[in-house]
Amino acid sequence: MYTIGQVSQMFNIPISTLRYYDKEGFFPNLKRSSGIRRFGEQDIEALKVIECLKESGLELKDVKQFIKWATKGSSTYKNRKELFEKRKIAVEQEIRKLQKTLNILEYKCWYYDKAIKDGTEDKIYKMLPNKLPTRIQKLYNGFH
Amino acid sequence: MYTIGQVSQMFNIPISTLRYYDKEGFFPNLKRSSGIRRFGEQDIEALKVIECLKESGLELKDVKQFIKWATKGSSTYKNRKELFEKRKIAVEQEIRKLQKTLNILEYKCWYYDKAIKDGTEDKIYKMLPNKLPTRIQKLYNGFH
DNA sequence: TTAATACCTAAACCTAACTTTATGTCAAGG
DNA sequence: CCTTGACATAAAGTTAGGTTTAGGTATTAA
Repeated sequence: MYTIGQVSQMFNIPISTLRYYDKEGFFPNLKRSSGIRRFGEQDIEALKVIECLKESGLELKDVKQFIKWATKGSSTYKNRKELFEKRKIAVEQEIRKLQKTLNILEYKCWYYDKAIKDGTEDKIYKMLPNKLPTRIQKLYNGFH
Repeated sequence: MYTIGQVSQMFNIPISTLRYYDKEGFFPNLKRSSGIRRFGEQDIEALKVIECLKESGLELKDVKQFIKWATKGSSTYKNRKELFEKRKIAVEQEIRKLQKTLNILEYKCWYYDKAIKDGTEDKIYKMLPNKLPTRIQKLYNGFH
């Protein structure tokens, strides 16, 4: 059995966060002795699950839902799978978005590199898009 | 010269957002006639810049800083380049993080797929990590 | 004349996941 | 006896980027 301070140290999670998780109902079996929280095996396991699912980008409300399902046993495998499947699709989407963002940023870096070398943006402004270096043409989104 | 409603339609941006941008000082030269905002070329250009920089994942405060630099001319090319360079590194980092997340999610999907097929998690729980399918071993982060 | 539209403002509200603050209890050590 | 430290609570504050609300003005159409 651990106190909140010990758990905080073990997992490197602020005490305030642990109390917050508790208030949100993530430790349904947490014991207390004279008002003080005592974290047992079950609570530590719950915390590990929270940490792991947060790693996979789930929101706390989804983590909560997952825990509910997990305690219901094998009848909820499908629900849990769907939760992760949905999240997977969303993450793939996010990655594609960020890769587009990266293209724009690479263009911007090229642009200002050239502006610094030339001492002016005018040359780039006057340049027709099809005269841009091939690598850069692909990144160009229509804006300087 | 356009009214706020026209600009809202042209760019498909809520009126409330345009007013918010104005309040935040993104249209330093915005004119008014009898209290009503009149968006001119300059303001439309400013809006395009905001949209483009938001595309590249910059926060509004950085957009604001960028605009300040841009109005100062060629002496700030280096600052602007650094801004994008920093953001680029951060985005690359974010992508790497999301790819790790994706690994975890792929593991989870495999896990529940198998649990659904087997009707139980017990088999997977008893399986030693080195007995996992090769593709899955790479995704395993130590948690089920 | 009154109803609909389009505009205006200031201020409150929203979300998520915490963190901070103010206040209080309780046990151990000097 | 008093102070320090670890624990407790409820409620307010934080962040960004808006959105919503409540109330007001001004023009136009039926």
